[in-house]
Amino acid sequence: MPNPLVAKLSSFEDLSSDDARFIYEISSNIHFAKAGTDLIKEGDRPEVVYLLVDGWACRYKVLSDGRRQIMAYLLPGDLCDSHGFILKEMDHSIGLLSDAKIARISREKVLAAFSERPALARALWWSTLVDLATLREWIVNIGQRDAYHRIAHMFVEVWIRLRTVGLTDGGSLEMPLTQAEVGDTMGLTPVHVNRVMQRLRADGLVTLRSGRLVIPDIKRLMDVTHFEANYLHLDRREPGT
Amino acid sequence: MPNPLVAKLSSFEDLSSDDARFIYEISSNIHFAKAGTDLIKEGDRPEVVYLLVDGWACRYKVLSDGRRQIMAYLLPGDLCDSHGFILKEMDHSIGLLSDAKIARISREKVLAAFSERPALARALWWSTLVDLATLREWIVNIGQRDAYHRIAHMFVEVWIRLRTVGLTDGGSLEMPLTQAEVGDTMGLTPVHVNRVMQRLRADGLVTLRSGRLVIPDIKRLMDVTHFEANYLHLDRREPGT
DNA sequence: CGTAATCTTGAGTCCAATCAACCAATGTGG
DNA sequence: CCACATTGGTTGATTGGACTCAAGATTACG
Repeated sequence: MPNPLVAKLSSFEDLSSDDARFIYEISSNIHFAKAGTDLIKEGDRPEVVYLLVDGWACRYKVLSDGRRQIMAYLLPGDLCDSHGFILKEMDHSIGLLSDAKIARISREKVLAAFSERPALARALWWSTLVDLATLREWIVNIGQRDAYHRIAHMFVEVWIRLRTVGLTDGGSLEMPLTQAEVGDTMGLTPVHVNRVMQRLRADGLVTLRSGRLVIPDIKRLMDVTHFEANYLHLDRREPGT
Repeated sequence: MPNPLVAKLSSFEDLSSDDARFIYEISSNIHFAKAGTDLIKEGDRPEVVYLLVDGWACRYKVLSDGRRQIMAYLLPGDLCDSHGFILKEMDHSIGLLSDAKIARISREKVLAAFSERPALARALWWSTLVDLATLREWIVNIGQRDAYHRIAHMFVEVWIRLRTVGLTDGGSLEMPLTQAEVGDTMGLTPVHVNRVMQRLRADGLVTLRSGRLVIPDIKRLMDVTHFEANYLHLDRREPGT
């Protein structure tokens, strides 16, 4: 049974088989949770770290007038706040966008990984820095691109991220999002998302139907969005650094 | 001479006088740089870490069509990529918004801080996590709020951040930004920023003139923006954790 | 003091929001 | 097994916030 966290970290660092085994072991405490429930709520002080093994989750905030903004998608292999215990309380919530399989990891295990396994520590650092870079790119996306390119850009990012954990099938992937959820992510209304999706479909770029996204020509989609993958930092470092 | 990094980290962790002295020492290698120059460019692989001692900088990206998005402000006490050397190359640039005073810190010094000074390591972790939280809040800001509240919200954030490093004078602070730069930050055109600034001024909320922002009534401004400061994580943790 | 940068104003346009239905699929219970 | 409710997707008409273009007023500064 492949472990998505191992797959993800391996894209950056060659993990020893011992490190890989360590990850397998700490992610064996599996739970299941239903779509629509919250893994963590704003104001919580979580005592454990969650690893998303299967399914989709998101970080989000709800404003006083009820509007919601999703700030990040969590995909298989993603950790929820591997250092959350440094802060006093959560400043946002983490909700499940689909039924999900989750591993609970104790704080001690995470600290052990950081202090006793340099390769893992480096890889977890890398993961945090990629999260930072991804948030910055989302700001660019929402701040500068129109709805059409904004949504298309997000689709490319998700495709790349899922591919690194082996969850794409050519240009096809599971995406359990409603158009309303896409809207909450991109700062758009569901109605407008709908119209844009129709244009993307008509242009032969993507179709999203019953939880599956199909990208007939990923190269063309990347051209349309001027996608620069550098912010995902998937290229290995040079040796010796 | 107060050190803004010490001030910033002290807001989270009680630093020993020895830790404080260590920061003083590693930030003694001071340089001066002119407004408009880049500290780091996209594609660079920086070998040192920069500490902004005085002045303003920003993280930004330029799109293929020339539009620019600023994703973060760097204020006195902020470090540029204290772990940048984990990644292969910069995915964005850091430019100076004002003349600035900068300390260059070698990679070794930073690593030493992480490995030999637990309190400092924790404080630097905290700083990174606050950067993450701030990026998330900017996504909410740009994604959900209209221009008026968006700009006002950003002003409150800057006021709080500068206050923690002792650089506010009541409701007044130095803000060396043009309206065009505010626009690049908030995903707005300079023309629209101008009109919004006039409304903010007319409403008695803020005035920005010749590099100085004046907030007559910070409480009222926070009410208007529904400002929730939790994402800045300025409250001390409970003891014993 | 003159030039460039910044700020300001006005008119017209457009992208996306709003409001309000309607349709299609799904699923559930009687 | 079908009536009906719910959710998600679609459509149309209208409104509005922000952009564009273009020019003029101010301010900063060498």
